[in-house]
Amino acid sequence: MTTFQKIYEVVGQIPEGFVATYGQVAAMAGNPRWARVVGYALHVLPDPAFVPWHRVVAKDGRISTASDINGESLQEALLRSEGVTFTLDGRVDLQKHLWKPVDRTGFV
DNA sequence: CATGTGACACTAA
DNA sequence: TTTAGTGCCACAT
Repeated sequence: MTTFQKIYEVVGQIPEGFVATYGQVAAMAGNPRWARVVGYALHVLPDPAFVPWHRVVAKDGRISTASDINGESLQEALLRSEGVTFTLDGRVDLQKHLWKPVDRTGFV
């Protein structure tokens, strides 16, 4: 089991309509310091279709410009397509769409 | 083996 | 609040 494999595994567990931060994915993959590795993992994705890479955003909900294609953010389009809303700052509304691995139904 | 780079995160100013 | 610096892990050279 390689680090990348764990990362892909975690990212693949992100439910539709939700997003997770690099740090969060890294922490769930095993180490909270793999944030950069997560980004690299998605950067060198062998098969973009088998992991919802677009559901992974920065801690502030911002999307890295490096993921842009011909000037437009494919992530934004995909996330919007899944029902994710964006703020005026161009960030994902983490308040509503931040993935919470904990299934505390009825808490808070 | 050492150095540089990178879809990040945290801390200090 | 924004910018700059540092740490971290994996990969390329």
